[in-house]
Amino acid sequence: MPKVARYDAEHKAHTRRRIIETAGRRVKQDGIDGSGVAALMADAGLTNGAFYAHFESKDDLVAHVVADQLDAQRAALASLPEGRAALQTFIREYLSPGHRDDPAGGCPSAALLDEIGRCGDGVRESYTAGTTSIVEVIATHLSPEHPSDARRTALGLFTILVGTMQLARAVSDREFSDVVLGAGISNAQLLLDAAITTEGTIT
Amino acid sequence: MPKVARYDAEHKAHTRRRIIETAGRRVKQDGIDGSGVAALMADAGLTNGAFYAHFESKDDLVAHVVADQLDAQRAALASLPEGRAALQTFIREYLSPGHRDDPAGGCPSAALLDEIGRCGDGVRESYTAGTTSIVEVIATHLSPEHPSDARRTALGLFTILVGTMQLARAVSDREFSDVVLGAGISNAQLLLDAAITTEGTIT
DNA sequence: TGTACATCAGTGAACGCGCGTTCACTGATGTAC
DNA sequence: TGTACATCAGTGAACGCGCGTTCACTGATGTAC
Repeated sequence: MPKVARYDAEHKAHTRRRIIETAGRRVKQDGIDGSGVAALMADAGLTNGAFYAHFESKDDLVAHVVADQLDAQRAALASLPEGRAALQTFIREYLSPGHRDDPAGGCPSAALLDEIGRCGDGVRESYTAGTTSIVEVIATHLSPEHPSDARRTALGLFTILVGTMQLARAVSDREFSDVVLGAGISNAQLLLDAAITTEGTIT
Repeated sequence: MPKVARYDAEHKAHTRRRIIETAGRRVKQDGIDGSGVAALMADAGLTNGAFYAHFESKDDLVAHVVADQLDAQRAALASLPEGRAALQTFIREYLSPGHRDDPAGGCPSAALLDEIGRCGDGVRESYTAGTTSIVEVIATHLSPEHPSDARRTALGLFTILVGTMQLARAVSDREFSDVVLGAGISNAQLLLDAAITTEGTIT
């Protein structure tokens, strides 16, 4: 009784991937509450009815979207060349007007962090796992010998980047928004430099 | 033809105030999208129909709620005793588990910042005005002689506090959340100390 | 002091709409013969 | 090679529900006489 696969084995898995990826952009653009299932499916070139063949619920999709987004960010950070210079470049790119003006293509935490705090356990566990990995990658980059000491600095960098980007997007005054981004770069740099100075001396 | 006021002149104004205040708690708890007009009115002990006698639209209410919340925060900061010690105490209270576990009674930016970024002009203008004042108050506190230099540090403090609180609320692991808060205190302190060191030397 | 009344803050049902979810179905697919 | 067919990814209408908003109304109020 051989099972006959009418579409090739990976067809459905590819569609699922496509939904998760296009949903990432939509959700970062319009928020979780602001993104309806019908719109999310239309973005992937499908209709709403097909959704439940791929996901248990909207929450289930959101959890996968969050995991996917954070994993992409982790991979990008992990592939950064060694050394402080690469991290400084990353900070400058993160806090650029280009990133500010493109939430759909940007950092999921900057776009969604407070909304994730109001989500159910599934989404928040997915977020926790993804962010822990990212912080670990940054910490290792900062100080491969003392990653646990460096975690404090990594958290500082992460939170100041996210907080700065959210503020830059929330204010309606473009000029002030640019000032916010500039201040963020200075302060992130300052955190980084302080970590270099005291590296190995904190316990 | 004397106008006869059937309720005392301030009755309606008091009701409006009450709606704005109770809505502040609800919106910080459940988000803007997550707070329906009927629920907001029920919180104030009224029914949905009365809403439009007080506000033009839900957006109009949200703009007033944001302004009110930020003004309360500004007032609290403005009444802080002079000196760094008071600011350090504020940081410790802001990044406390108590604040983390009580979004309804806490910082509006920590609760709503990314959602505000997706709001219309009215809400974002209201947010911009309120936050500008807060940053100004912190900057003056940091360095009354050089408030414009201190603004950079004030923005750093503000963004790291907000980003840290959002992250602490989003993660599902309580222990990690406490670590996040602790790291936030260290890093905020570090920003503050760096500002003291270089005060007057930056241009 | 007692009663009739104009005012207007607040009520609650209703509007159209989009939400998340369900389900009977359609139709493109690759296989079997 | 050509045709019949079982499979199942995807369709699209429908479900009940809560949304923001509107509106005809109710009823507590303090005043006028």
